[in-house]
Order: sequence, then C-alpha cells, then structure tokens
Amino acid sequence: MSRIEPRTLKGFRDYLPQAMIPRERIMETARRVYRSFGYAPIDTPALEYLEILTGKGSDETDKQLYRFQDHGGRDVGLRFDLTVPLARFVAQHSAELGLPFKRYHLATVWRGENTQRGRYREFMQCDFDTIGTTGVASDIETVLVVGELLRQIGLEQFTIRINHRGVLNGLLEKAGLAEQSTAVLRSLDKLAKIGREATLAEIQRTAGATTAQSEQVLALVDVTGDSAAMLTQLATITAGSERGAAGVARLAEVIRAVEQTPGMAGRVQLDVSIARGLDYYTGLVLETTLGELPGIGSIASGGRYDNLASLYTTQELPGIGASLGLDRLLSALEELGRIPAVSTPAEVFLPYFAADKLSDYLRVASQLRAAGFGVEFYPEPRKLGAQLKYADKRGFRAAVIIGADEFAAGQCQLKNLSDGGSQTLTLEADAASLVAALRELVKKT
RNA sequence: GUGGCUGUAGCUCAAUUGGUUAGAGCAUCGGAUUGUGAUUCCGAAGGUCGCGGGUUCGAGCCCCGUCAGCCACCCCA
Repeated sequence: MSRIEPRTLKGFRDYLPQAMIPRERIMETARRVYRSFGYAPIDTPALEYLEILTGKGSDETDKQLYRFQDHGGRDVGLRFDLTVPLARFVAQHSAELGLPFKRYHLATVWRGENTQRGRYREFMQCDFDTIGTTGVASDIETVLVVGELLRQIGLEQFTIRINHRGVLNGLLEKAGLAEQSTAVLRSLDKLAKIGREATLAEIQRTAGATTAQSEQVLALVDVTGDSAAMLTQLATITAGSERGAAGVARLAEVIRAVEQTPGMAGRVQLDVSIARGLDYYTGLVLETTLGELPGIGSIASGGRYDNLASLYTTQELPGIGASLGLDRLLSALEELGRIPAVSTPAEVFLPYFAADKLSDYLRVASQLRAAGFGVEFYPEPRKLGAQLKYADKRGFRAAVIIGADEFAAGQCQLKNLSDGGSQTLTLEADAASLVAALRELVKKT
C-alpha cells in the first residue's frame, strides 16, 4: 500500500506549539484590549454566498477569491477579509444590534494570491470596528485601541501614523483630479517605497494627470514640521475645499486628544503620505510602524468609511475600524527576539515518580491548578532524569518533585528549572506553602 | 497572474569533471550499577537526493515538466 505524503497546500501553514503559544497570547491580548473598550465579539461563517463576496466586483477580488460550488450547487466563496462579512452581518442584523455597534472579530481569511514572506493564502485577521457613528470620539478611540494593544503586547517604540482622506481628496478636487482619486492615492501610497520622481511619473501615467497637476498633489510631500506646523500648511494647501478643511480640523482634534491620553503622548504622528490602497476609506486613515523595525511595514492599520453596507441595505452605516496584522507582528517580535522558545503553555511540571502515589500526585496537581497554575503531570512513572529532561526541553519554569521520601516526610521539592535552584517545602494538606513559593518563583522569572 | 533564484535526514549544510554501499553537525530516541534537566560520554534510528519523465553504459549533479520555498512585479476591498 502506498503511503500518502503528508503535506500542506501552498500558502497554508501548520502551527507547532512553539509558534502557536505566542500567537494565542497575542490574540488573547487583542481580545482583552478590544473588550476593555467595549467592543463585542462576533463571528460569521467562513463560507458566504458568492454574490455577497463579489458585490464590489473588482477584477482583483475575483482573482483572489476561493470560489466553488457546494454540494447543493450553490455558488459560494471563502471570505477574504472580515469587513465584507461585517457589512453583510450588520445589514442583516442591525435591528437586533442597535447602533452604534462596536464589534471585534478574530478569524481566519483566505486569499488565493501568490505567496511571499509574510503573505499566505490562509491567515488571521484581528479586526475591531465602530459602526453607526461619525463622531470624532470613535476616531480617537480607534487610535487609542491600537496604541493600548501594542503597549500590552509589550512594544513601546511605535508610531501611529494618521492622515485624512478628506485632506487628500480636497487637494485632488483643487487639482482637478477628483475623478482619478483611486489611481492617484494608490500611487501616493508608494511614495516612501519608490521616491518622489517615480511617484510623480506614476501619477501622470496611471491617472492621466498633467505635470502641473501631479506636482500640485506632491506639494503634500513638502508639508513638514511638527503636527501643528503640518496642519497649518495643510490648511493652506487645501484652502477652498470644504472636505479638505473638515479633514484638517478632524486630524487636529484626534491628535490633540491622543496626545492628552496618559501613555500616548508622542505616539501619534501626522503623515501625509498615508493613503491606504483601499478605496472605501473616506476619513481618518492610520498605519502603525515599529521604531525598532521600520522596514517591516505597518502592523496595524485601518480607517473611516462612510457607508459600510450600501450593497446590502439602504441604511447609511458609517464607521471606523482597524486591524492588527497578526502575522507581521509575530515576525517582528521574532526578529526582535521577543518570542520565547517555549512549547508548553503550563509553567509547572510535576514528574510522576513514586509509582504507587498516583492519587496523591493528582491531588497536588489539582490543588496547584485551583491556585491558578498550569500544571502538567507526566503520564507514566519514569526515571526522574528523563522526566526533567522532557520538562527542560519544553520550557517549564518549575518542577515540583515529590518522591517516596518526600511523601513520607510530608515535604516536596520546588525546583527552578531556569537556574537549577531547589528548595524543600512542607507539603500541607492544602499545599499552601508550595502555592506561595510557586507564586514567588513564577513572578520572579 | 508575470519574471528570477532555490529544492540532499526534522533543521543547517557536504558529496572531485556525471562514476561503487550519499556524509557531518544540531535535533530525535535509547543507554552510562534504576532520586535531579539544560553542560559530558556511548549508541541507535532516520534519506523515494521534492515529485514525474528524458539524455547516458551510468544522474544527487545535465535537459523538460510539475510541486514547494524565497525574491521582485502586480495587488493587498
């Protein structure tokens, strides 16, 4: 009989414990932060009717979409982001949800695009959105959520770069390029990557702009200084455009509020080159870069849109949201050496040592678990050395060693696996001394 | 989707100009008179040379296809 080769599809990955543990930790942090701002969890099906997903109908969408017929002959597709499902979801349930509605959604999405480092065909998105309000508070909170998330992940050196589509569009209006805004913004988005001259040329090529028009757009790039100075210059550039003025005013308000939030001063920066490729953004747009790894690109980004669900409902649903780039963030953390080489989620290892004391071991294990520790009990009585080797390899912090001698004496040994130190403790009926010593040890290391 | 580079053990790599039974380190598993890991010592296992076809007396090495990875382009709702 020929064996089937175990393998995974191009762009699809297995996650071993060592990769999955930090991954879950970040997802837990994201959930905790999102919840702390009142975003509620939702989930939607991986598979949607094809017409839901192709509603926007760009060619690129079609190319990247995983589509097929199900067993009932229905045309279906796998979701390629969480925004389209959110739009469908809100249009379908707005009566039950009430507005404004704040939700977060951590889920897998699929895109059949060509793979590259950090770009896969199956990946996780960690979105949060506020639907049904245009209030500046929701703009401010979106920035604050991103900042709080990164801080709780343990990253301190980051910059949230913000811009406003109204400013860009106001400028385009003045330049007479309003119709070609998508093409112009797409080119502008590449400014940092390809440089000023190439951007200029590309705007002329893709949007059919004149030299004067494209220069007028690129005047943006000459906006420099601190945020206040830039805002003044932007006001001048966009003078005469209502949208531009409103955008400048909103940027000013967001920056001021974020600067005044404890722990967030200096974390937000106006960056006129940020356009975001997505043509549905209409207001604030944001990207986040790491000071230690500027080259890795944005690890959290998002923006405001006027009308999320116009394809599915007549109801006007403005909103703002952002998304954490989980894979990019993880590879950044890895590059920074911030991913511990651990393949166990538990901190305490309990060797099975005295073969006839199974029930006593199980009791200690459950006492430690009740006290909040993750405890792995080795499944069979083996040589202690082999068991400790196993524990070391997996990165446990501590081992609780209890053999026949300790049981007889009513004691246990607590071994710190990172420094090899060991202490002998009294093992009471409620294991109180052990719990206290473990708390110390886990806190310390 | 387009173009380029790459593919030998779980990982990183080696293997004279095409020439016998494809090697090493690390990792894995076992052991060093059955109670202490990560540092030591001994041993074992592990390879359809990504896969398929072709050229050749002979292919890990050359050719074609295919799959996968990396890079650039495209794109990223």
